[in-house]
Amino acid sequence: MNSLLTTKTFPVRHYNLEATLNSGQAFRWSASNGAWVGVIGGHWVRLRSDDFGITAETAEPIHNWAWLENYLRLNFDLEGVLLTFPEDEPMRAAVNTCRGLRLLRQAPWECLASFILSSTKQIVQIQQIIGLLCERFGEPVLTGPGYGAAYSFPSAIRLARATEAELRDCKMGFRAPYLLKTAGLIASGTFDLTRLYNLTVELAREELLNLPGVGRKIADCVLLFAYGFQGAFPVDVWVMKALRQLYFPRRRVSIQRLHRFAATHFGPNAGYAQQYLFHYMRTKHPRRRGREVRTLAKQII
DNA sequence: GCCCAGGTGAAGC
DNA sequence: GCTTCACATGGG
Repeated sequence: MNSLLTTKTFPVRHYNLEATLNSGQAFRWSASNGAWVGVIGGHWVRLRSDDFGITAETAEPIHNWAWLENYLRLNFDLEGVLLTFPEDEPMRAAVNTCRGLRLLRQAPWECLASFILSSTKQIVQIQQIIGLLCERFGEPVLTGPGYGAAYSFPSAIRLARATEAELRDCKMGFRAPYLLKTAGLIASGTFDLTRLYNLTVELAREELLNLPGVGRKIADCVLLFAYGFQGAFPVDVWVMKALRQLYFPRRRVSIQRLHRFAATHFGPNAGYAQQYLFHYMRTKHPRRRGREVRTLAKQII
């Protein structure tokens, strides 16, 4: 479904749109001719960034842009957050490598479901799974001229009605029962996601940990990317690597100790610091290709 | 062929 | 309490 475009420019500085939309916090953005195309709630939107700010195009008239301003956190004081980071070399390097990286404010259900699907998957694969899920269970939304069909993220109610086999067909493998059960708890009203906004980060985390398929890491992602608890510090394999290599090089440090270090070292905006470290590791120290490494090892032998 | 990926839950000590 | 393992699927 296509329609005419509505355009609006938001004057905002120090906003690295590419890094923000492409840094593993949201999975529904794709690059298109120098712009980023995605769906927020029920809105298809195309975003472009230049010296004047961020320009948004939608496929329908918009009178209230709060949904977009809130999602992108356009009025957020990034400089104030950077000032709270620890003054050490790894943090400096991470921030300098990726100026303007932000955290989004996503809808809790989409964020929760997405990260349930994220476990031991690469980001491109998570994007693929979620793409299939939206195509098959989401609602079609109006798109801009020349763009193909696009879909909203499926509701918990819709996914709760799906079968495990249908979900597995979206290539999510063993994550299917987790998503199905969690969707059921939310669809039935047994678990209320909106209630978490009013809790402390510790209590909100405790609640999320009750959901099937949600452990500490995924809970922290949802607390950080959806609810805006900026002290939440998700530790995945990349952040673990960052902590080991950047803060404890050539030392044997237990996972427990790394967690304790993370909990005390990075301050009130630890989650923001975490995102910079995550992005820094992924862009500056990408995974070596196994074949090259093995070939090299053989040559040395 | 092999290792790894924004992990979790259950079973074993 | 901790450690180990299975769980699907695809990229490199």
